[in-house]
Amino acid sequence: MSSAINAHPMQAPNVVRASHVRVLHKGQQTKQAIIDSALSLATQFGLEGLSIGALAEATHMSKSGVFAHFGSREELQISVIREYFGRFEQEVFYPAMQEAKGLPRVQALFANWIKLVAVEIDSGCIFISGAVEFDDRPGPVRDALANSVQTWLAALYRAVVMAKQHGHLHADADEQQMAFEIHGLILALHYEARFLKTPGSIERAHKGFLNILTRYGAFNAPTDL
Amino acid sequence: MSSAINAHPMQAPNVVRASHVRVLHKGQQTKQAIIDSALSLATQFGLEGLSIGALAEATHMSKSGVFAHFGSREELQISVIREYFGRFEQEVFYPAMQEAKGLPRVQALFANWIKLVAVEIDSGCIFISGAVEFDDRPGPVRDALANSVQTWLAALYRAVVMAKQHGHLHADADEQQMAFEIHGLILALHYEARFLKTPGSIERAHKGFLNILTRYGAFNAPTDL
DNA sequence: TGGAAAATAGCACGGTCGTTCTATTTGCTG
DNA sequence: CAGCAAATAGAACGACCGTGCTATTTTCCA
Repeated sequence: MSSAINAHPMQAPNVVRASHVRVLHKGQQTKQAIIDSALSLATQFGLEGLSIGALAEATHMSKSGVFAHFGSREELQISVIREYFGRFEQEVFYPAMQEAKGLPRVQALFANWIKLVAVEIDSGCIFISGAVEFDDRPGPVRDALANSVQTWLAALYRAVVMAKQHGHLHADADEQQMAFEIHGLILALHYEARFLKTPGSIERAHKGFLNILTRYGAFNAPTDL
Repeated sequence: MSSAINAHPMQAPNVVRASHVRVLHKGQQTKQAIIDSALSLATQFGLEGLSIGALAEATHMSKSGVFAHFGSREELQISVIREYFGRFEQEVFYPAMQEAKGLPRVQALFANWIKLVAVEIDSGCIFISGAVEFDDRPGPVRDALANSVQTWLAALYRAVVMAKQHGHLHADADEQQMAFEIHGLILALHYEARFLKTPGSIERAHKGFLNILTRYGAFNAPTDL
């Protein structure tokens, strides 16, 4: 029931993933298949663009057959968010946790993040598209989405705090500020590469990250601690 | 037919604005009223969330009465984009053009931009929400939106280039890179303030801008030229 | 292997959507 | 003021939406 890997949970509710493969009955299998398909639809057309009819067609099922697994469209959307969060954990968070605390881990988090967004230039990112779809629409879907994003940003923030604690950053570095600026780079990358199709955006995001590290003292001798 | 103020056109098609007020017949008046209402609906619910039925109700008209002014929903959406672009020009671009070329103008552009986005924390920004709605949806609406944004970003870029030419920035400053990072700050502000409701985001965006200016040498003695 | 339970299909409902067609009303001008 | 044109309304269309209800099929276990 808890987050997938107990060593370093990103600290948010997560769904049971396919462990002990044959324990799942038929229903759970097809439900997972539906969620997979729903996620790929949602990344392309947004969570609001995800319709049960289209999903039924994509999975070669009837509308009601799909619907029965979730009970409501909102629950379907929430399932998609949970699935995306889990994949985000697997591809971005956990691998970076293998790096040493401090600057290496911060760098790994950003590198993995940017790697994921680079792939999503073609497919879309639910954390970004969902934010503008639900920024004015209260409810459980918005809550699930905001919680997921907050959990991830908090994890990034913690890594920055540790980098400063290890003397890898200036002693007066503002960790919230640094996380904010990093977030901006990712958003600019997604915007300019995916929407405007500006070439060279990935390199600019990387360059911007180096600028931020420099600004916060990552490439000077550790000043204290 | 061309952009509102001939002194410094932002270089994109724009709509005739209310000049010679009484030249407009009744139809043009109500059309403008419809567009105004449509813009406020679109900022809140997105360009895709803008429906003719809701718009008719908001303007106390019949659906067909509204529809007749545009001929299609796409044309309505494009009209909204043009209207937003015009307001963006008025509130962000033109006032900053009164500042001296170079760093002062760049600072004014950013200050006005952030001032607008600060207001839009409550209402929403079409340039941002529209980007994720239409990043995968080709067509005239996407084209109009992308053109508007490109025009604005190009104007920002030109201001940065001039700042460097005037020796207000390091001689080796990468103007595209700087514009990219500034764009990121605005996007992070919109995301964190509007969606996550993180307090202090406006201050962080301002602080981030100062960091960028420092990084690109705005606060050193002009090195050359 | 039979029979309960779970999974899926089929169909219909009320609602909203963009759009079209045809009246009716309004505004402008000769 | 008449009359024409522009502006607006009204009703209907086909399509898609989420959801509920009732069969039918499939799966699993005693």
